[in-house]
Amino acid sequence: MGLASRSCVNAECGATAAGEWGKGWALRSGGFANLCGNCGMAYEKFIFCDLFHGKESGWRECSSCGKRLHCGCVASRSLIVLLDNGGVQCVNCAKNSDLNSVRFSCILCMIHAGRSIDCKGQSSMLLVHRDNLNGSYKHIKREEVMLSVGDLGITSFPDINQVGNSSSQTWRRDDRKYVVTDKRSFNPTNPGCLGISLGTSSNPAHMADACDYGGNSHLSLPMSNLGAEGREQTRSQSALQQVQKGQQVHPKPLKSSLLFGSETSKESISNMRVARPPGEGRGRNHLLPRYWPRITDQELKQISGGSNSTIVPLFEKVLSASDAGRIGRLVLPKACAEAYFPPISQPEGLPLRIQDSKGKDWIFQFRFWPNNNSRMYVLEGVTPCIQSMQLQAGDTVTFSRIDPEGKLVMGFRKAINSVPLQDSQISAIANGNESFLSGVIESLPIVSCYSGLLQSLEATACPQSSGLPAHRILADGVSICLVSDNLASRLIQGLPLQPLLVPEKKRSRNISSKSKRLHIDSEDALELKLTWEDAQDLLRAPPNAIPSIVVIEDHEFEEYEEPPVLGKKTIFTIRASGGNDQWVQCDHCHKWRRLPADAIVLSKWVCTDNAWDPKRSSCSAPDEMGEKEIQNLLQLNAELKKRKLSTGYTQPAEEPAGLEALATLAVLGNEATQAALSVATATTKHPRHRPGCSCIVCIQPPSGKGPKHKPTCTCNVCMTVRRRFKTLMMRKKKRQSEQEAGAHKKLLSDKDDAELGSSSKAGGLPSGTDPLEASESGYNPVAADMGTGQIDLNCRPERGDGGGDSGGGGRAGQTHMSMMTLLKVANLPLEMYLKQNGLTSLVSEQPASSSSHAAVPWAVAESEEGTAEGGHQATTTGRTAPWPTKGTLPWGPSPDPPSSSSFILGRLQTPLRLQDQQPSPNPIHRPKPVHIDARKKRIDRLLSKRFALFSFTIASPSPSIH
DNA sequence: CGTAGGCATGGGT
DNA sequence: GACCCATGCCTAC
Repeated sequence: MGLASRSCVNAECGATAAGEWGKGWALRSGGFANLCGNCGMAYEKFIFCDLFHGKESGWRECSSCGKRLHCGCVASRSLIVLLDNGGVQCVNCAKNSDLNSVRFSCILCMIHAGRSIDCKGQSSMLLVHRDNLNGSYKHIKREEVMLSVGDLGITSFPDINQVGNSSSQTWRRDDRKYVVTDKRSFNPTNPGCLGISLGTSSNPAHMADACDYGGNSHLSLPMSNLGAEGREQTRSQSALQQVQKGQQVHPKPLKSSLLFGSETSKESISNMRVARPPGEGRGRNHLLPRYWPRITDQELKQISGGSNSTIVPLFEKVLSASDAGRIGRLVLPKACAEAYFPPISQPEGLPLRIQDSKGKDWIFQFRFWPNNNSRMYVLEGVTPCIQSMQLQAGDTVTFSRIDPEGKLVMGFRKAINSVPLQDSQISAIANGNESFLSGVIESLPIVSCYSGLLQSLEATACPQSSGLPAHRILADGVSICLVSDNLASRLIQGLPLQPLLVPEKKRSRNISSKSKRLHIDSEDALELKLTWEDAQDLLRAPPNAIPSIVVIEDHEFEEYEEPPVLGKKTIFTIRASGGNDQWVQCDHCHKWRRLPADAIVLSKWVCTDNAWDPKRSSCSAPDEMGEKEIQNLLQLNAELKKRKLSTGYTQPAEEPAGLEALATLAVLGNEATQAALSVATATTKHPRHRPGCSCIVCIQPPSGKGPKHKPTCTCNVCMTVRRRFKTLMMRKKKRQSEQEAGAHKKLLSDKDDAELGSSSKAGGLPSGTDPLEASESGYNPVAADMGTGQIDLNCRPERGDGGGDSGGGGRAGQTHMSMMTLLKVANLPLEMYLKQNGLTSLVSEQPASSSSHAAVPWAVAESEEGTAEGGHQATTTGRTAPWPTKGTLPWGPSPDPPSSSSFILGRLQTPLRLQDQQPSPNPIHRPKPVHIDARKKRIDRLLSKRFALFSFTIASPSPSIH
């Protein structure tokens, strides 16, 4: 504690010292007086009441000379010297006085070492304090108590002259019983007990600790039970910040009657959640306020179980994900561990018996890990206890001590609103249930991690009421992935969606910033799959969003400035003619309306939003489908979904397509059966042709049987191809300019990539190189294919197919592909493509556990279409859902080939604002250099840990073509 | 391959 | 810049 410099009161000495313990002034053992470091003369009594400086109450006057003296705080030069005989000496007149003749204003100033103050004859003016340590009673003057509690901002202390009972420890007012006691005699079982702690311990060490507490005068009063909350609540924000910064604060004796005053006199204190300055302990002065126990008297009572033991709240901690996780390690705040738990010198630590609130004893291993020349303390083996208390991340555990036994007890406090969400609630989110969403929104904290999704949800659920720009979601670099993950994890884990009770910053610190790292392990992930998939079905690219493309580890990501929006569940069907439709239900009339397959449907959709069909842009318009058809559709759709889920996301490729076709049939009736069947059959054989998908490949008739397109054709396919081509060229130009700027950098980068992949990269093409870009460096898949009469519409840089013809032969000048060529290739059936490229199976060379099994050409094509359309569509099977397919993971930057568009909802290691990912280009020939095994392993681990969450099989057909 | 233990890392304060 | 601590990550089992 930094004390003001002062001089020894011994005139002969006159030494001036800095006033720090051990630096001129010593704490006299056995007492509370300071000793001059020079002459050893006892100086003042201690004193931390400088908070009362300058206030009337901070002065006392000598009964002899009448001079008003300072209360005796250290900063003061005017002191009363407490004499050994119990008297005091005025440093002004040097006259000795009887202790009681001095009007003390500060309770602390009158604490006399090891001595009880005789109160006889003055009982009406005194409150009784019983020192539990020695059983003595100390009568404390009312105004002194007032001053003490004045530290809490309390000035309206009840008039004990009217209601007090000096012969007792307690007194009453307004039918409430008050007890003046220190924390050692605090008895939580005493109803209405206020537990006023006056810091009147006769334990020098105790008081020394108190003196030393943080150097904060306001904290130096060890009024552990009457708390900081009162102070914090009545203190200005700036003062609070000062407190948090450990700066000295001179609290104003606020008029608050928070605890005692009339306004709240009817209100029991026992339920107040107060942050109690920590109890005594080694180094407790360093405890951060966040660890201060905010235990209520009620909880203390619960812990004490009705016994007469004294409960000393020690500290508390909000459980992190890892604390509450299955590892069973509860990280203890270092300062807390060192202050309140037994000292340990070996990392192995020692077993610690801790009682839970139910009275059950647990034995944890209290140990530490060396960490950066420091220690990290943990309690091991807490899982059973945590589970028994049904605690989750975000809940709080409190540690207290039962005195005098010194037994440790562990209480807990569930986070507010910590009611695990039911499946239905989670589904409600996934389904965009407005009322539920708004509930969620209300309960969501406005913190960075949630705000984005919050706004997104809000904007989607209640677009008309959303006043917040959704793009703020990314304002601080927190990605969609993060946001989604956070919400998802909390939903899944049943974590509380913190209400707006705590200041944002605090919540952010305690929950959100940490929850960024909330971990979902595999089991949770499984659970999440079922629900989050639903949610993913609903995500749509923001309308008119123009993504920028980033390539990471050969995977392309489209980075959107805007977050995805939640869409509405729709059902896709195929018309007999081969066209695709999308069916959406009006929120008002509940009629199903047919929309174009590529229409983006927001979560709230009504008939009047039907811009595509004016005839049915009103709820009064009749249904297009008959009731029976609708029911069939819904039933089959549900069945499809059910089967899909039950197959664990790895269902055979045929299933969804087949079922969907069935659904289509059901809708379209017998008339269309034949045609639809053919589609379904074809789809089964050709995974790239998927009903509902409007990608460049899937929108065509399968097997290349469709009509040939003229150069001037404006059909969907041709238009898409044109857009695609245009996009390619634009990107190429952009890239060229970028390349010229950073040729050197890229050289290094390519070198690195080449090192990673060169060993088996047939064409020696740097990973992720754009085909067009590659053409300039000697590789042009288009040209290569043209050489054999085909073009790879899904041309990917790393194709490096078995023919090895994609090697570095100069093919400059062939970078431009004609529209007709594109169309031609687009019409090529996949089998032909494979055959012509010497491939017989897409899976034959691909490990079953490959992290890129979905990276089949059709998927690429689909993604590219997504880009071209600038949006996404979701089917009820999620097969064209805009997010990564299983097993793709961004990893390290690399050049930038053409794009795809799909949102990533997984967690990224780095907060990249990447929401788009493309399947790895042609995984068949993807090199597997030995020296990147570790990297791959890491990727796989990440995949299993993270993307498992979202790794449902988007592209339902597994790449199996036989 | 999964899990647990122990240390390392890095964001936050 | 130092420290804390949540969690990553490696290794052994």
